[in-house]
Amino acid sequence: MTGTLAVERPLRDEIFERMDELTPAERKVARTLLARYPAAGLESTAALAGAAGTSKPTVLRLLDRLGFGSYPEFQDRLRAEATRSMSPLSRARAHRPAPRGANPPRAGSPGNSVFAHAVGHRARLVARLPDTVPPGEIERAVALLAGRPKHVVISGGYFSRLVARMLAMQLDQLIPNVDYADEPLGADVGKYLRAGRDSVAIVFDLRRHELAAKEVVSMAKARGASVILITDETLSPSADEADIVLPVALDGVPFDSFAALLVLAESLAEAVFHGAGEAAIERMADWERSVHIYRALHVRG
Amino acid sequence: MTGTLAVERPLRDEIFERMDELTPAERKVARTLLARYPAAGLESTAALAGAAGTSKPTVLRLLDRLGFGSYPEFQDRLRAEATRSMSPLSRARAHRPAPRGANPPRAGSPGNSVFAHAVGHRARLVARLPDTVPPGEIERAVALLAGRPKHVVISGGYFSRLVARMLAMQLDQLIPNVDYADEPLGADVGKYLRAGRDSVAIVFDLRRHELAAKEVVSMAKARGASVILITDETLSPSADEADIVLPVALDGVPFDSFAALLVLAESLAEAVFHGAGEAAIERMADWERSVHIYRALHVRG
DNA sequence: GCTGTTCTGTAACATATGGCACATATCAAC
DNA sequence: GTTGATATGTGCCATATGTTACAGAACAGC
Repeated sequence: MTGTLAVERPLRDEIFERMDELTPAERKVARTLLARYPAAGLESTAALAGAAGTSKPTVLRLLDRLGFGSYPEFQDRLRAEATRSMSPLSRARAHRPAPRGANPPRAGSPGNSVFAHAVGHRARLVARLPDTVPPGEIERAVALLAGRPKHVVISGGYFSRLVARMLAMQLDQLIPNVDYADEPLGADVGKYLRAGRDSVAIVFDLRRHELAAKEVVSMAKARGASVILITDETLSPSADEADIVLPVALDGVPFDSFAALLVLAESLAEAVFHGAGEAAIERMADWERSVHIYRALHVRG
Repeated sequence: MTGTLAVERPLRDEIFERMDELTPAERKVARTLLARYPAAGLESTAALAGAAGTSKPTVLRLLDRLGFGSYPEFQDRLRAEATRSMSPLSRARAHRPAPRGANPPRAGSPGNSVFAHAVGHRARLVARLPDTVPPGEIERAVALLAGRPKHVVISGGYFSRLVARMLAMQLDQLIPNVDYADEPLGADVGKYLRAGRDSVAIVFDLRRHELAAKEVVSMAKARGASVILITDETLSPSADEADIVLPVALDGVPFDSFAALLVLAESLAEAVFHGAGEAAIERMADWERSVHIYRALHVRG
């Protein structure tokens, strides 16, 4: 008759899906909420607002939009979920053996079973990608890049620069004026100084968040550019300055993996290709011709 | 590289065990805490005391006995546990169903469905990896690299060089004398001339098989080095000269993907890490220290 | 009985909290 | 530009919060 019919859907999922109907500042709150769920929401409004880089009223407005009458009411919901997720039942489920038995650990091949494990783990990271990247954020990123920006500049951190470079190479085949800045604060600073109101900056900042990333993001924002930040699930400190944040899962034992990161970059490029239409196809054709020239010059038969 | 060593024991367990050293009123608090864990502890002291039928100071005394300096400190711990128990990882383990349609391709989101498609395709490429790479070949490759070769040299083609470089960076953290040759037939030819009977050459050669790759492989073989060739399923022309061939699936529409390639490289490195044992761990520690020095020099606070 | 100890709740206080009105900033359309 | 409309932050207030000091209750040993 009364109360709680069935099991409520996690609030996290609703926030995740409704990301795109939020205002920019509200989105920042939503992001920190998802990044540190549910802890961030169980702190005070001031703490949450501070972590998100906004103000208390913004937090309250977000909750209002989500249909909560007050902050305590919102916290009640979170507490209920937390309790449910720590119930003996869910606990038992969590300790289950192997969720996805992709590769039966073939007996008698020690080196290979480690390899199989590693591959399986990475396959899972990639499979989880659609759950870590809010759909609305991707759409906005694609729209931005396919909307004929005057200029795009891309850079990464110590390791991630390689993926950054790959994305740059792919986008360069699709749209004009794509720069890759290997040393955004050094030799390549000019590529950022070139940025203006119609520019898009894509910054990778993973794990041990490098101070440099924050500086780069600030620099781009200061010049009026839109910033797309690609980071891990714990959110880079630059997150509150960026316009669009694309979080991706990296975690692994003993090593982190760039698998999902690469897939994100590639798929983003593919979506931009579809979004840019005719222009992209034409540009690709040009590109193809240039490669032939390059090869003719360098790869002498 | 991953952090968080050892998972803390749930606070609930400690409370449960130490029940008998509590005073009667404290025990009442402990009971309601366990009955509604962790929600009860995430409310206010007054609420918790009320639910337990005691007073606020009793709550505080209990926490004091458990070693918490303040109520907020206690709540921090609780929030941390809740967050951990709802982490994407435990979450993925919890609901088993949904093979992989996690995000229904929301109507009216054109850019995103293309993206979702691209991600799905790449996830499949990665999943197929164990079927494209013969297990025996992997084992031999791992054995070769973990068997203390005198020297390892790695190179790739026009695009694949980025993955080659990644593999080089990873292996460099695990074993000594790893070279990355960006232009194996040009400026970096010396790195191949260095090769000898105890060397291992890893060569990437994908798709439009570049003539250069064949030359590089021949050069390495001529000097007595073992050659590991990483190529696509159609097999590079260099395949018959190489000692070990690791084929990987790339094909996609409209673009090829390096997802499986990257996963292969990363997983290979991980297997080598396990295979190399003590030595690899020690080297990683050295590496870590160097990185700190690098960062201290370059990332001025 | 009384005495010393341990346990527990009441009262009071400084502070942090959620909430709100209002001013400013931002942005799109003209 | 100028104008509307929307989005966002600041300052303020009533209140609830965590914390402490203190007084009474419960209970042991004698």
